Amino acid sequence: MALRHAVLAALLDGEYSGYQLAKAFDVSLSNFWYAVPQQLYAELAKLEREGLIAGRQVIQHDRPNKRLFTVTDAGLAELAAFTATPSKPSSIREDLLVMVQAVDRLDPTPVIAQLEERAVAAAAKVEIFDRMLRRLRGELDEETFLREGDRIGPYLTCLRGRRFEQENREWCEQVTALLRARAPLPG
Amino acid sequence: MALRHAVLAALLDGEYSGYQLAKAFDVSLSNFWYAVPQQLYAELAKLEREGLIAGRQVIQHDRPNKRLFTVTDAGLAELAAFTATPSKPSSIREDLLVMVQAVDRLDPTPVIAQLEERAVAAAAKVEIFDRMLRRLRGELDEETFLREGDRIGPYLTCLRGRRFEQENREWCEQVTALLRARAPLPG
DNA sequence: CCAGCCATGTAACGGGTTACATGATTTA
DNA sequence: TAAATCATGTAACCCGTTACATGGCTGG
Repeated sequence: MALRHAVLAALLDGEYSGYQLAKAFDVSLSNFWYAVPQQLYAELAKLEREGLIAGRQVIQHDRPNKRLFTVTDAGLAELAAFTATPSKPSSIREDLLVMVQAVDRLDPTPVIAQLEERAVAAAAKVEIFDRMLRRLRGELDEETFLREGDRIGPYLTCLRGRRFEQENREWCEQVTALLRARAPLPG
Repeated sequence: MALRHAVLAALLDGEYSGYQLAKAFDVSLSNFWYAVPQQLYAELAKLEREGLIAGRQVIQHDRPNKRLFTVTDAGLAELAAFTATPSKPSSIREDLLVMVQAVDRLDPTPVIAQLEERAVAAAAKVEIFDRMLRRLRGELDEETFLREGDRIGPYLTCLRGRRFEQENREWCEQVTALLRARAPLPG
């Protein structure tokens, strides 16, 4: 099983509709999990059938009705059981790294282009994480928040995501500079 | 398509049998790709059918015969085409992060235990990467090797893997200390 | 003598991705 | 008036994981 626990963990922050969850999985959770809306709707239906979450209909007049979900006690128990089962390090599957692995037998030009794009994207993500971290800790400084805040889980995963993207950025920039220096482009 | 390019990139280092590849995918490539032997045998068969790799039988007397594979020109062309197609950042799926996301609504004890295990595993992996980096660059220092070495691809991906595991370790240790301080264990 | 390594697969299953489908409301 | 947002799904497909299967040689 896989996505189910990520969904349960996400729902701990409050009520969400499938659509809102999809947004969350596109930003805040995207550092360690990602899912397209279709997958989320399917998973929510499954979790509800199993009684791990409960949905309630919300009628709206200006836009389509929606269903909001919350984690049930059974859902919490499921999460507790999940933390008790040993987790394997996940296998990262990164196309860009495959390209770099092969780069010295190929024309580096397109790889360099992709590295530059990725560096920019990573920098943008770092800023997103920074904003989210500031929002999560409110007026408190980080140290105080981590010592006394009452919902530090999302903050901690955000910190990990931020580090990852920062490293990503630096690595992409380093490799770009290096490949440039080794194979100077014409013009 | 997915694994195919990782296999092609791995085969650039020389001839490999399915079994040897499986080893490689367990160590050197494991920072950005992972595959079990069964998957590799299937993928190698497919790549050979498509003419992207060529296999040759090697008869052995002390142990079972094996087939060694090399990338063909068509395979190189496939890799070149691959570098030209835009790559999306991969979705990381990390159970341990899901657990931390949920940790302040659950008993942190098992999560702390897992974080500690992971920190140790990450530290071990950093050392493996260090050894591999030393092996790859031979007697050269890093700067010289990166400027003049003729096969820097694997070195660069290794560097990324090392950074990742180092960050992983530091994060795990930080979170462990934090959760410990917030919820002191009895005894 | 048993565990582990070398060596290569088949088969079933589960989960994730892509494509397709619908339709109202708000913003540019 | 076109695009984006809100809102929810179905269906087909591909890929990856797990379980099962075989068999000889080497080292403790």
